[in-house]
Amino acid sequence: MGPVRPARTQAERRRHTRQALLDAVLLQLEAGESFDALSLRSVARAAGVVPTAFYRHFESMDALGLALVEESFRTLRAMLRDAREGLPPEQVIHRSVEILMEHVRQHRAHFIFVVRVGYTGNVVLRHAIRGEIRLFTSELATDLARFPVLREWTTDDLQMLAGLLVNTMIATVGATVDAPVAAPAAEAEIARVAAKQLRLTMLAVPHWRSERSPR
Amino acid sequence: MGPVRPARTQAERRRHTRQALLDAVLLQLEAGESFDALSLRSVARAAGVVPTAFYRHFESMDALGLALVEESFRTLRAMLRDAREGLPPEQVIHRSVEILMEHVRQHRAHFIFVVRVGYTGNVVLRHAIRGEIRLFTSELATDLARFPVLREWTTDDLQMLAGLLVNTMIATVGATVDAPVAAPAAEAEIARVAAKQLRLTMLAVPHWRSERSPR
DNA sequence: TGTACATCAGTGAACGCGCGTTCACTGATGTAC
DNA sequence: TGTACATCAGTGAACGCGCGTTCACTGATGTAC
Repeated sequence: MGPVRPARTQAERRRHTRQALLDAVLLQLEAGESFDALSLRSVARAAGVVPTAFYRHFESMDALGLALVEESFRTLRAMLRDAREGLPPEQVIHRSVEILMEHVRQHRAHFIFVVRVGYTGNVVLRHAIRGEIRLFTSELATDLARFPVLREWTTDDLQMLAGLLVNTMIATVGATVDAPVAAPAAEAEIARVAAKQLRLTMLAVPHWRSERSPR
Repeated sequence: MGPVRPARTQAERRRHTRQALLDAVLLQLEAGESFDALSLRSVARAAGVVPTAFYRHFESMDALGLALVEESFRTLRAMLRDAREGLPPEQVIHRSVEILMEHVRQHRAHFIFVVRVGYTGNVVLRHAIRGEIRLFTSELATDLARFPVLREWTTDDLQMLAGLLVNTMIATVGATVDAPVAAPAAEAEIARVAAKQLRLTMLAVPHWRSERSPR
C-alpha cells in the first residue's frame, strides 16, 4: 500500500478544505483570539491554502462565521436531545449539569464560539447567535412544559423560566471555557455552583402562581 | 469675552486628551465595533490627536482597556450604592430593576464595554473584567446578608445566590444594549422579564435550607 | 516682576508589514460521446 | 474503453491601504532664581 490518497473526488476535496477553514477559526478562537481580530489570510494559512482559495468557499469572514453558528447550534441541539432522554426525574438537575459539562468538554470550541462571539462587536454574528439562543430557549420551554409541575404554566412564564435556566447555563459555560483546559478541580467547582443555582431556581417553581389570562 | 480657552494648564490639557482617548473607544464600541478590532490610530484620530500622542497616555490599547475597566466598574459600584439606599423592602425587585435600567440608560457605553469585552478574545481584559465581576458579586453577597431571610445563610450560599442575580443582571444588560437605543417598548419588555426572573429566584429563598458546616 | 532654562504634550515624516481583493493561470477531476 | 472538452479547486503575482512603532522636532507651560 502506498500512502493514503486523501480526498479522491473533487467534492471530497472541496468539503475537506471547507472544514479545514472552519476548524482553523475554531482553533484560533480556542487559542484565545477574538473573532474580529482574525484575518482571512491567517485563516487560509492555518487551513493550508492560499488566501484566494478562501473565496471558493466563503464570500467573507462573516459568511464563514454564520456557517460556524449553524455548526455550533447543531452541537447545542444535540445536547438538548441528550438531556431530553437521559433525565431520570429524581436527579434532573445533577444529570443536566453533567450533560452540559460533558458537551462543553467534547465541543469546547463550539461553546467558546457561541459565548464569546455572541457578545462580540460583530453585529451580524452577534444577532445570528442571539437569535439562535432565543430559539434554543423556546425549545427548552417546550421541553419544560412536559414536567407535571409546569403543566399549568403560561407560555410567557415558561419562556421566562427557560430564559433563567439558559442564562445560568451560559454563565456556567463562560466560566468553564475561561478556566484552564483540563483543570478538573475548577471545573467541578463551577459545576457544583451551577447545580446549586439550578436547584434554587427549581425550588421556586411550586410556589409560583402562573396566571393564565382569562379565557 | 473671547472664545472660552479650554484647558489652561498642562495638567488640564493632559487630563482632557486622556479622557478624549477613553471616550473615543467607548464611542466606537457603542457604534458596534469590537474592542479587538479597534486600532490605536483610529482611536487617536477620533480623539483629535496624532497617533504618537497616544503613547503619552497609554502604553498600548490594552493599557487603555484596563483604564476603561476601572472607569466602568466605578459606574457599577455607584449603581450598587444607589440600590443599597433606594430599596424600600416591599418593592426591592421592582426598584432594583428600575435602578439597573436607569444606570444602563445613563452609562450605556460602560455597560456595553463590560458585557462585550468581558467575553472577548482579549485575554487580559477578559480576565480583568471577570475579576471585577467576581468582586462585584461578593459585594452584592454582603449586601444580601443584611436581609432578615438571608441572615442565616452560609457565605457559600450567599455567593451562589448573588452569582445567580448577577447572571440575570448581565443577561438583562446584554439584551438591553443589543436592542436599538431608545426603544422604550423593547426596554420595558426586557425589564418586565428580568423582574419576573428575579421575583421567581427570590421566591425560592425561604425554602432553601442553607446548611452551615458543623461548628 | 523678569529672565533663562527645563519640562513635556503633541507633531510629522518615515519605516516595514500584513491585510483584503483583483486577476489571469494551472492542472486534476468530471462528463459527453 | 478511449478521446476531446468542460469544470473548477486551488495558485501566485500584484495592488493600494491602514497599521504600530521609531525618531527627531516644536513650542507652550512650568520653575528656579
